[in-house]
Amino acid sequence: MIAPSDRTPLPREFFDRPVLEVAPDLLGRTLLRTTPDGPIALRLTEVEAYDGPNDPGSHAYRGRTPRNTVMFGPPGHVYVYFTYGMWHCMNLVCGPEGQASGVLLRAGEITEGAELARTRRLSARNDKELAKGPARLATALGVDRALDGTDACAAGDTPIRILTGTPTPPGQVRSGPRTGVAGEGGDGDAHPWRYWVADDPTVSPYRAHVPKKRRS
DNA sequence: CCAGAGATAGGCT
DNA sequence: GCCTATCTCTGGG
Repeated sequence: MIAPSDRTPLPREFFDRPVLEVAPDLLGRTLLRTTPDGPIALRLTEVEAYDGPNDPGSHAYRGRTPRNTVMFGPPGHVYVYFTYGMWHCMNLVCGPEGQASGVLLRAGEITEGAELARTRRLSARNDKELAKGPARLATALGVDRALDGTDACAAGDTPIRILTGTPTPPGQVRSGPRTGVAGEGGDGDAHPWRYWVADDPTVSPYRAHVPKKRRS
């Protein structure tokens, strides 16, 4: 149980930094999701950085659209997108307004409200799978486009906030290439975009991007 | 246990 | 026509 005194959200200045600084600093922090059915707390174990218009993998690469408008807004807000016709994924906007950088929340450990999360993740075979993967994480937390633009730094009983918690010590942070992003075929890109907690069982397995085969 | 195939279907080029 | 993904089924080691 999280003490009421520990429920203060991270300040907006935390997110108003270069995305490659913010991303590893988010590991170990607690995301507190407040729903009408109860709270769910998640300890972040895997994240991925997207560097706005400079980054071909970013939704903001080709400029502002109705879908990605939140990315161009102030830091500390939640960007939620719908993908593959079924799933939602959740990002935190970073850097100054207009820069359109963000951190994709890829995996975490449910530390409170697991019973509620299980009702949303019926296919999970164990609790480590509840939020192992970005769309699983959003599903477990009950996050969809209705929460796009939510201010994670607001005071009061907000639906989403990131608590200071206990950040993962730098010695426990690992980094590597992003998963599943087209155009990063392995060793070419030296940038460490993906960060995770060493040896944590809730981190999603690495999947290199595989172009779809053409039907014969 | 792992890898691959097929399905899902909105947003954007 | 591809994409910041996942589920279920199938076949191999």
